[in-house]
Amino acid sequence: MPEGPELHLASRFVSRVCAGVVFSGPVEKSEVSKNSEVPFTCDAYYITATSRGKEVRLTLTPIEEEGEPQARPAGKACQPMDIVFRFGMSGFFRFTAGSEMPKHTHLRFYTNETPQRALSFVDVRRFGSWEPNGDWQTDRGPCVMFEANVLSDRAFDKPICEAMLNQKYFNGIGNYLRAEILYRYAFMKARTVLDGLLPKKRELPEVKPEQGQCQPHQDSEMSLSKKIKVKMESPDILDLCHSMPMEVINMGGKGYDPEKPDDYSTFQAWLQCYCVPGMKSLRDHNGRTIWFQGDPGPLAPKVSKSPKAKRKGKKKGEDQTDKQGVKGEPPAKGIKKEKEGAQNKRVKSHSESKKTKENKRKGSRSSEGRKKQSKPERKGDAPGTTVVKRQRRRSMRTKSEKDS
DNA sequence: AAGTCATGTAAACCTTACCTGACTTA
Repeated sequence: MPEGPELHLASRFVSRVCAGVVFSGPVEKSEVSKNSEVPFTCDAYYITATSRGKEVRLTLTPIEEEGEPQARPAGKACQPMDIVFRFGMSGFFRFTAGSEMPKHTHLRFYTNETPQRALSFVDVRRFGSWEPNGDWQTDRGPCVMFEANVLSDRAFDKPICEAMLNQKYFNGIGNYLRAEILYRYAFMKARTVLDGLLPKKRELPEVKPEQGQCQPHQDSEMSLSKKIKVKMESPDILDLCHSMPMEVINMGGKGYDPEKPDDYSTFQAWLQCYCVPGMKSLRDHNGRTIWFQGDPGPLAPKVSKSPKAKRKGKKKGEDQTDKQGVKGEPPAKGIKKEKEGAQNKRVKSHSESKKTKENKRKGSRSSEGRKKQSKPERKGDAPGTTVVKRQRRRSMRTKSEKDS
């Protein structure tokens, strides 16, 4: 689950397990990885790590012998090296016995002990990457957790929910943090509205509706313009972009612990919106699922006309546009809502691409297709829960159960 | 067996592709 907090926890993990441990020899890369080889070899070196947003930097530091730099066989001194990692969707570090090779390991650092141990970069989906002699990516903004963030107006050229995944402005925010931040932001704004009406604001009860209850965002009246540009809103969002990931970090490693990947229960309990039954979801224009409660209001994304998943072997004429609607509602209503924007002007479509128009002509995105893919709610689920949500949660649960 | 989804992002698009694995559906 690599978002900012997980990257930071990974850097802490590496620094902790590698403290005082002497590594030796070349860095080993899997054959299948398309990332570059790490041209570093040294008889004795230390590994430390730091993080910034969604990047982790390993520093390989040759150990000096009696104050002298180590000489390599060619006579050239070993030089320190930084390697900057991005974790993609599934990257993490493991520290294991050298004889134990975690599946999907793509980069390994061996200790000079007997028996050997190894630090491994594991990445099932291989979307992660590393850069030898690399530095923090220049087009990424300051770390939302540990650096001051000053947003330019351009960050608000798009709906905030889309801007939040832009690492140029919010380095470290990913999809689950987006959901949790926007969810809490909505209540923060609700609180603000009530504070203005009531004299004893400190005695206000926590504004929190019952699970599954759909509440419109209270700031929808304040900002119905097409884009959120209200500067005074940004401090709220900025605060949450810092405090939410810090909460995950401060879970004591229970949110995401490379040593205990089987215990997600604390983290799952922390989630109030992401993949939570009763919450609704939409696709943003990048095909990412955005989770929210009730009417998405001014926080809504532009809705993708062409969801990310145009999978291989997809049958012609098969529709995928159901995912664009508000899940958990009858599909016709969702689509109508999306097309007409009756209740929600921000849930709007992109202008159709040529390909989309072509597909429509071919009948590949007919409304019939949408109807066929709609799923009824199941008994026992909170209102608005869809099959997709059930699947996802089951998947998370099953994974933790299985791993344990 | 086929389809769908997933905590990300580069490249060239305004989406698509890159990947694997778990799960559901037919």
